[in-house]
Amino acid sequence: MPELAEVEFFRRRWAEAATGERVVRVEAHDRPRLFHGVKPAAVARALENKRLRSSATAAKQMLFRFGSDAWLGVHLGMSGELRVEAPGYAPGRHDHLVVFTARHALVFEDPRMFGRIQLHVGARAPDWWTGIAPAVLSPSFTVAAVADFLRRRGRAPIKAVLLMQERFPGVGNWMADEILWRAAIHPRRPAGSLTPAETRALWKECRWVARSALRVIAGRGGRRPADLNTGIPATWLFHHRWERAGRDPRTGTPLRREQIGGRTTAWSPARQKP
DNA sequence: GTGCTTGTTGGCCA
DNA sequence: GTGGCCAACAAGCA
Repeated sequence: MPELAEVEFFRRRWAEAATGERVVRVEAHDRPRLFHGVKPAAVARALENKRLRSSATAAKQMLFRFGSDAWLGVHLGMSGELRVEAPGYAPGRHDHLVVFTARHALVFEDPRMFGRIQLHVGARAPDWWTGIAPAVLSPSFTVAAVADFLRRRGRAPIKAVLLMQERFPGVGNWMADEILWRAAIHPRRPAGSLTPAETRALWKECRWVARSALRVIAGRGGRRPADLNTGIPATWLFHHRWERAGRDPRTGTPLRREQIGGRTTAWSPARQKP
């Protein structure tokens, strides 16, 4: 589920509830798939008795700093969520990591287990974190950098290229479709075939969608995830792309859906020509 | 039962 | 070495 703005939404839930609070206990399922290179018991040992000091989001990753030296990396995969429960909470089947403070239970839930938990102990943030590509909203995300990347990935469909985290960190399936629809670019166009004007439009819409999604999704406080996307206006492709017989909210014409770049892709043939 | 699903990775091939 | 494609991972839902 989670892309850039949803990830930020989930980070804020934990952060707003428990920043400054001390960890009293950690419960973790033994799921090697989720806990990359670390035993759940080691995570517990590293976090216990430390305060949640700060946190940050980059691409689809989150990093929570406990005390001065324990860093918890969280990736939500397809079906992961972060929740906040009461301190007496009894973890359910899919609650693979629960961090208890005196006042809260911070829950990592992931039914499909495509997510990832990482632990790093040290004075500085881990390499995998500092190596994440510069954000779409950062100054180094320039038209020139995008153009260069499209040239190198010239033969791949632009839809597949937008999903590459090394250049478009945080962009996932729905954001990619939204960006292409706004830029009026057909998802199957080879990345190298975009004109300079189209490349600029793509760059601009990447930034617009990222900024707007952060505003309407992440800026919603600790509401239920079911309400997560209700802040997105009906004028976005977002609300129509999975509808049976969905229609382009601008033209009223039918949308199409096909597998492109291995992912189901929705686009508006009236706006996005091959 | 069937056929999907807002993600990532590794293996294969050109 | 580089780039592109695809299956696999697992659970739930219609």
